Parts: sequence; structure tokens; C-alpha cells
Amino acid sequence: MKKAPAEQEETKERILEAAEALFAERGFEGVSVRDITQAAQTHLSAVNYHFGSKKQLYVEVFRQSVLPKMRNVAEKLSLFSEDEEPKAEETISLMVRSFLSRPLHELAGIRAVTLIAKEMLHPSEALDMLANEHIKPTISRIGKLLLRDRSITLPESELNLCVLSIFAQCMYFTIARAPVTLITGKSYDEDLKEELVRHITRFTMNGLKGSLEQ
Amino acid sequence: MKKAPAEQEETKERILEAAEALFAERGFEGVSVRDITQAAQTHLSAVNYHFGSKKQLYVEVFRQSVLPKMRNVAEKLSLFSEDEEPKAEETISLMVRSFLSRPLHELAGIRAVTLIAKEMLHPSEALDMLANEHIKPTISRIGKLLLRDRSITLPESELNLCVLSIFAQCMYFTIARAPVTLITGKSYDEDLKEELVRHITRFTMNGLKGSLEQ
DNA sequence: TTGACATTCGAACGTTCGTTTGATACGAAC
DNA sequence: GTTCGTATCAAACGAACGTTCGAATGTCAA
Repeated sequence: MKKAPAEQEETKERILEAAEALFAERGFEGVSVRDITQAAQTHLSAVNYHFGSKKQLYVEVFRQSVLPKMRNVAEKLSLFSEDEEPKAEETISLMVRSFLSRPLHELAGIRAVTLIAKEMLHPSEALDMLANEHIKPTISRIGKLLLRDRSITLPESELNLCVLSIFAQCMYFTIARAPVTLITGKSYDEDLKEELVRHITRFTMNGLKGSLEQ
Repeated sequence: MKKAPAEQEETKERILEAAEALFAERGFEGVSVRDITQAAQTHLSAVNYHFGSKKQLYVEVFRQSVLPKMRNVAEKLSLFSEDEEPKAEETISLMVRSFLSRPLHELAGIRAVTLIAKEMLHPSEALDMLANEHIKPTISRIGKLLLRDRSITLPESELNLCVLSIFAQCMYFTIARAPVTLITGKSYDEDLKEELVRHITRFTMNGLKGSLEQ
């Protein structure tokens, strides 16, 4: 039975959503096509029909789900107008906040970050796409934004390392829930998120400023 | 054919080594028992004979390979005598250096960190062991060491977040090779390692100091 | 030499895997 | 109403998976 055009896309969409959730939770190898199609309430052969193969579905999850989500995060940094000269602290705070903006206590909110981390640990062609279309331009943009603060005069190489250090913290505090809750004794709720935003912002801000003075 | 006692242990040892390398490279689900036994130059059934199951072998890799390696890193922090009062910068530098001490350009050197990161993203019983027997005591030890520097007067909660931020950077720069090389344009050699140690130490030191002043 | 024990080996077990195929159902175009 | 193209479904494919089992092979003690 063929579905109406509105529903036609629904199957593909449901598969993509289910695949994103499952891949984020258990990784590419840990999920079977049967798991995905069952979660998407469709038929086993739907994956091969709509995406060609399990691997192509995985790449498509990055192209259609992960990349757009990360683009949303990055675009919040474009809110400054061209002639504005935001303080570095503003830029960092905005970046960290938008990175952690999704409710951390909801698993769905950290799927994209989890998928990216998994991809870094087990690189495939999806990482190339991600690195070139997201990571590289984003870091470049943040670096330029930071340099609009005239008090920041770091050479580009050091500035880049600092931006990577911000990324490192955002990613770690998103992913390493077990150690973080074990150490802080706090559960991953909005309060902890706010505390983390404040900590990372201050920690990074000082790291940036301090680099200047040496 | 039974091997001599010296060689008896060799099979188990070879399996553990091969398993560590392969699990780090491709993850638990991405590696088959046949892959492991083939790399260890032994027979398929050797894994089940010596370890009971693939899963138990995985846990044993953590118990016998990952934990000891990380303990070695942690123990470098015990070199300060009881009555010594090392500057915070010394402590941080030592920690970062011992974390990144293994040659980063050799894949074998980052296996333990990779396995831990994978375990964080896909927690199993191995993570509990790791968190309680390594992460928790290590962070506690570092916190106490930092507090021996009288100029550090952070409350414990903030101090712990700072230590986690150090971990975050060490782990990220170890694992996220693709983005780091893409951004810095440098390959993972000894020069980059030294640069990273300097960066993380300075960045963190400033983050710690700056927290004081606010 | 014999017996007990530990390990290796060969072969097979039943399951699950990703993928393929052909039949079927449906809407739109003519 | 017929045709055509798209989507769904049921069933099966061969390959790879983790695990098991019994025979073969070795060592060591009696």
C-alpha cells in the first residue's frame, strides 16, 4: 500500500530519527538494521530501499540530523553584527551556552554531540564531512569573533588551541556524565548545566586572558 | 600440544594484548573473537577457554591493561613528599605531561585513553570499576595536591570542576586527532605534544588563578 | 609406562547479521 | 480502466557471529 505524499517522507524521516537515537546510544556496530526498522515501525527492507545500505543511512544521519543541529549552534554566533566588537567573555559565554543549550538531562539533546564523539573515536567518511563543513569553519569563526576584542592579541596558533580547549570542555562535560556525577555528586539537571556554563566560561576566559600576560 | 609454563601464560597475554589494540581501534562490537584470536596467533576457542566469553575478556582488558596503565600515570603525582608544598603550576604540568607522556604519534600509547573514552560513550560494568578505582581517587588526589599551594583557595566544588576541565583537555587532545590536525595543520609528533603540554598547562593555570580573583 | 591434567585444535552448533528478491498494494497519469 | 512508478511486505539468501564439544596433543607426577 502506497502512502500519501505527506506520509511518503514519513517513513524515511522515522528511520532517520530512530537511527540517530540508536546510533548515538549504541554505536554503528551495536545497532542492527532490524533494531532501527522496528523502532521506526517500518519494515526490515525499508532501510536498504530508502538509503541503499546501513552505512549510507549512517552517513545520512550525519548529513541530515547532526550537521543541521550543529549548524544551529554555530549560527547563534552570527548574531553579532559586522561592526560590533563583542567582548571575548560574551563570545565564549554565548558559545558555551549554545553548545550546552539543549537540556542536558534529556538524552535527545546530546545525541549530536555523542555521535560526533563516537565518530572521532572511530572515524569514517562522516568525520571528513563534519570536520570540513562544521568544525573548521566554526573554529575559524570563533577565532575571528574573539579577535574583535582588541585586548585579545594572541597569535593565531595559540588562539586556535584555546578554542579547541573550549570544545574539549563542552564535549567532555556533555559526554562524561558518569565521572562528572560521581565527582560533583550532582545529577544532570538544569542547575548543573548553569553551573557548568559559568565554570567553563570563567575558566576559559581566564585561560585566554592569562595567555596574554605571559 | 601443551606449551611450557612460560608459554602457557603467553597465550592469555597475547590475547589480552591483541584484544586491547583491537577494542581500542574498533570498539567492542566492531571486533570479532576471530579477529582477536587471529591477531593473537591462537585458536578461535582460546578466548572462551581462557576468559569464558568475549565480554569477560573485554572487562579483563580493563582490569589488567587499562587500569594499570592509568595507575602509572596517577602514581607520578605521588612523587611529591608528604610535607612538600608544590606550586599548582608544577602539579598541573606534571599531570598533563604524564597524561600525554606516552608518545602520541604511536597508536599504542593512546589505547588506554581511547578505551576509556569509548567506555564513557557506551558504559558497561567496566566503567564502574574505572570510575571508582581510578577516576575518583585520581581527581581527589589532584585536588589535594593543588590545595597544597596556599594561593589556591577555591571551594572543593569549583576545584573539582577545574580538575575535570584538565581531564577534558587531556582526553580531547589525545583523541580528537582529526580536528586538531585539521585546525593546527600539524601532525601528531613530539613537537606538537610539547606544544600541547605547554598550552594546557598555561591555559589551566590561568583558569585556576583567575577563578580566585573573582 | 601409565594416568591425570591443561591446552590446543578442528568442526560444528544455532543465531543473528546485512542484503536481495519477487510479490503485492497503492496513487497518479493517460 | 489500464498503465506505470513507487512503496511496503514476506521470505529467503549466504556470511559472519559467539559459543560449545570432543578429540588430539602436550606436560608432569606417580
